[in-house]
Amino acid sequence: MKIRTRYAPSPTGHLHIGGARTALFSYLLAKQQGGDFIVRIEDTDTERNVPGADKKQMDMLKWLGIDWDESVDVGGPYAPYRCMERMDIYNRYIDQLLAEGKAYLSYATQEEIDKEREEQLARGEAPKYSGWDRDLTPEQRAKYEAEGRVPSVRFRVPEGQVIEIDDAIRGKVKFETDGIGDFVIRRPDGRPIYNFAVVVDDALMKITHVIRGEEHLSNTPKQVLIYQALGFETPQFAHIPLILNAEGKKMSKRDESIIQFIDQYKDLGYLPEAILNFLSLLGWSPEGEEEIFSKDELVERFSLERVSKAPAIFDTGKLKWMNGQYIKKAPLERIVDLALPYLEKAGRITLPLSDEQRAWVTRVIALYQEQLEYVAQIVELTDLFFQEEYKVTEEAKEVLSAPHVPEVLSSFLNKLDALETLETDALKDIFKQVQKETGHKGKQLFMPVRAAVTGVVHGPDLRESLALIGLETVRSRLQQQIDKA
RNA sequence: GGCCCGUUGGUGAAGCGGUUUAACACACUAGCCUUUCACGCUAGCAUGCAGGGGUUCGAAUCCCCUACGGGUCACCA
Repeated sequence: MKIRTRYAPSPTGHLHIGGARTALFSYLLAKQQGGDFIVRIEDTDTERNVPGADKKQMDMLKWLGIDWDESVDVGGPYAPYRCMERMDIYNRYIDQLLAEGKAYLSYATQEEIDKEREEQLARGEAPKYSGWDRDLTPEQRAKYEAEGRVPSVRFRVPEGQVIEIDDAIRGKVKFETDGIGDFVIRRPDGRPIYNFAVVVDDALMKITHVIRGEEHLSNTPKQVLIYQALGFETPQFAHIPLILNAEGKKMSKRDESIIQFIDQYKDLGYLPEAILNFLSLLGWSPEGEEEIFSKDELVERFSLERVSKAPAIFDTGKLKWMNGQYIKKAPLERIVDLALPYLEKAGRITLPLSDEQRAWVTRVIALYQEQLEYVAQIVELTDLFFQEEYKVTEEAKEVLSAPHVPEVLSSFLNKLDALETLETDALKDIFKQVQKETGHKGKQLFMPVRAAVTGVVHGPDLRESLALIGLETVRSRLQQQIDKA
């Protein structure tokens, strides 16, 4: 049988790292087995829906390299793929449950439900819907209707049963139905509740593997009950561990210790391959010793068997490191394309660039490619190449205060007289000449020039830096430091 | 509170009863490379697998209890 997996986000916000990872695992499993991956939009909570959020989330999925075989945009044999467009389908099955007595009209008001719940809690009992209106007489119903109450539909949970779930990751997990109260499957206004809609959708869409976060494990017995009531075959469940922050706590939406949304990573200049790779390691571990994998390699290696039961901790430092690995390996031109917008936004450059300008910027960026963790860092890193006024740090001043410095600087400046432009190769000879002339070499030779021209004692390759700063500026800064001495 | 799930170093995480002297990676420390920074390379970094019992010739690996952490009990998904 062909494997079919799905990712079913609710369009209430941005694509979260947890959602992206669930989508990724589902995608990997399907692709590995030559199956289909479906994206379905779970939009029954209309109050929380954010217009356009589904499109944005799907765009981010695509950006990560996760594409789908069926969904709202490309259609498919089981369309529609948006819950709110499937109302007729849900109602058909709800009518069936109602007719069979497996569900009932519940007239309880929100106030009554809340009150019951509070009382149970106060008594130290487990909150559970009592089912007091399970078996109303036609007269009682008529009375409530006359009061203007509009009923919801509740699922009649059978008593004394044990539901056993055979989870691909957690093994056999048992739940007693006595711990589950009759739960709402359709709101008074007709919209279905998640637990009902997923079951109908997954069953009808022939989903074979339901992969989702562990927070859904406790929901599963309810869903299994619905599968059984409707005569559907249950899929293989796989509950993947939660993603926790560095303190081992669940991430709240407001948790600022971690960047939680995929588009934020995109905005900072993270590479999608790196994010995908990092996400794959959240709760899953490969068999060998490497951990840098392309999407194709992940498709090949992924397995549910190697998904951990323990929660995964989101290690920001490791993500940065991994992204840096991908930046180092990426073609320079790609990094340049990514970096340009940050430089423009910072007012460093104006787009579009002339060929000459682009060539220069490319060389500047090249200097930092190997140390970038994410592309937005390029602005701070390249600071010294865009400053008209330059500051000389204390460390640099100390270097410049050495007695041999004026001699080295003057000698170096003299060698520049004959030049029209400053080229990296030519500088090699110039340094040699200065060395010969002054007798200073190594650190004694390079540091004064670096400190004088850049104002700092650390930085990328000196010759290339000088060439990029340009003859004019180099001359004036050398002169400036010689005059001070 | 009931029901479920989890617990290996500074961090992520391998490990599925016997060459485990507990992989590998991140971080950190030291050294090498280098004018410097970064990159890269080399080395170091858990006498112990939450604690306590048990099973076994043998346990991080199986069982039980305790502690701690988490999930869930919605007309949210």
